[in-house]
Amino acid sequence: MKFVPLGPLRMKARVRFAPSPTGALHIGGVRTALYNFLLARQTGGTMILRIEDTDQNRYVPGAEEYILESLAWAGIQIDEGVGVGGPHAPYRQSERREIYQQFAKQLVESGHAYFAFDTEEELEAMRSQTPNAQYDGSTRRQMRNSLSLPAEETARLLESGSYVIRLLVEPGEEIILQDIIRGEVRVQSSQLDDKVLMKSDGMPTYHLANVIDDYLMRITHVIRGEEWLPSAPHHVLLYRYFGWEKEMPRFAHLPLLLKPDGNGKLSKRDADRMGFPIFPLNWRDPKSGDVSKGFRENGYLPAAVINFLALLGWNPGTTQELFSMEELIQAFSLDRVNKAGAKFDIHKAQWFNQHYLRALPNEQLAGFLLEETRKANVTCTEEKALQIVAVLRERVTFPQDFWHLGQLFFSPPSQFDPEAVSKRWTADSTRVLVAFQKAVSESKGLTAEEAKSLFEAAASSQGVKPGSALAALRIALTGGMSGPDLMQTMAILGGAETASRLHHALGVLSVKGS
RNA sequence: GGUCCGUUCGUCUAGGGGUUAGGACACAAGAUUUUCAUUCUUGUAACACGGGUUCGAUUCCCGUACGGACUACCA
Repeated sequence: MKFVPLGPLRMKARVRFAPSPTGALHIGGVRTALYNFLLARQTGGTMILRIEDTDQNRYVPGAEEYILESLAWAGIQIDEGVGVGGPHAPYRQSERREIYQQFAKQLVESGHAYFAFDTEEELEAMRSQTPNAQYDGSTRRQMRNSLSLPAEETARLLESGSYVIRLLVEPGEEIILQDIIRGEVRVQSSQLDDKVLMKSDGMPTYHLANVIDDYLMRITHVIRGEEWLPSAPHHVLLYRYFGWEKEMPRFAHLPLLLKPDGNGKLSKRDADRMGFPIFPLNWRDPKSGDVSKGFRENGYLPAAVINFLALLGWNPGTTQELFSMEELIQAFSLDRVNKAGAKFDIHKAQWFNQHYLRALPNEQLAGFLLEETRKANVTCTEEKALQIVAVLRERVTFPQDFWHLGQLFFSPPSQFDPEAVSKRWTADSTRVLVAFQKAVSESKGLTAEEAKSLFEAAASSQGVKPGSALAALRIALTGGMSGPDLMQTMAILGGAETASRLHHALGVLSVKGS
């Protein structure tokens, strides 16, 4: 049995997804958002979107809108937060700086934080002096801060210069963190550094802002990536020093998404290298102008991406693999989330996509095809599109496949597969085709059944078995040896076009040996 | 280097002191299909290693190895 302290089962969860607007949202972020959302919906709770934009240097214009649009596309609805509003507004951390300043001050006054004046060079010197050095109980006395400096000096520096506020971590404590996914994690406070809480620009760091906001916004569960696990003890300390330990949210640190081959965190580089997207939507980097492909633009359906992502790190404990959002909300539980990182296997995503795509009605699939024909400036009636998707629907993985696979319905073959021709373009077959061409050219409103009987009649008139001439027919019509049902293909093409293609092929192709 | 986290088929994973270690994707074969694809059936394939504990360990404990995250006035 896993060590999992289960909270009140039907407690309404207040969870937050708290991305930083530093660029496109990573697909791993979408999974984090999804797990948060699932818990919120399952418990009848609240899904909050908070934007953590406390680093002005890394702010990227358009990133926030991108996040909003990505979540909307994925079907992850926000109940409260940026773009929606709510009782704890503002939800953009840059708009909450006074709050953080006030709480930081409180921490200094209660003796749990202090001012530090060290320059970048001084910090670097300290770190390079001793191996594994960090700003903590063993070094802070040698540094320039309100603990080591005389009061007058501190006052003077406070007034004149820039300073940061650091958390005062007392050694000799053991911090015990109960993680829903990992169980108990113990860390000695002597291992922890005096993290910067307030930066010299007056903005808080993640650690401070995160704890204060989670408290003020009454967050019940902090569900975030594993990269936060090492600093979680600092967060626990902050709750303690603020006197909020009873209100501290439960933590769940999610396993990372790993690259498909080798090891390591999944990166955009890997995705590019292996030819799959890593962002939900197309993203245009405002600096370089480079455009990265998104799942949406690559033809992935939201339902497929959600289903795929949900199972990357979580499983229902049954053999069920296909889940709608509604089913996920029912089945999800944090204590069935895995500890180990999951490699990102795009094949599985494709399989899900194929599944969800084929579950759509022809009308919708025809829409995908018509979108492509419009782009290509090719005319296609809705009726024809409907016919085409009907014969192609079992052969597609992505919506755009209808256009690629459906080429033969819009233009005659530009070339003929030489291998196929040399094998199957025989004297017998061509005799059948000649006869068939004649018959089919006169047919109006050709149906598959009619095409079949016409073809069989042509074959028997030449004393040839229909099956043996079929390959030649396919070559003449499509240029190759594979494709959807021929009779249906001819019905879509129509008698005239079928006859014309036969005429052309019979003209250019010669029978081997003759 | 230090701290923390992890390790079941190629991949996602179920399981858990005694199991033929289960499922899915991928892959392969067969059947169906006039072709290809679909569909169906079948198959290949895994408990990182070493010590304990135990009648018995893949499962519990400890090490080792390997991998990862973190180690900023970034989140």
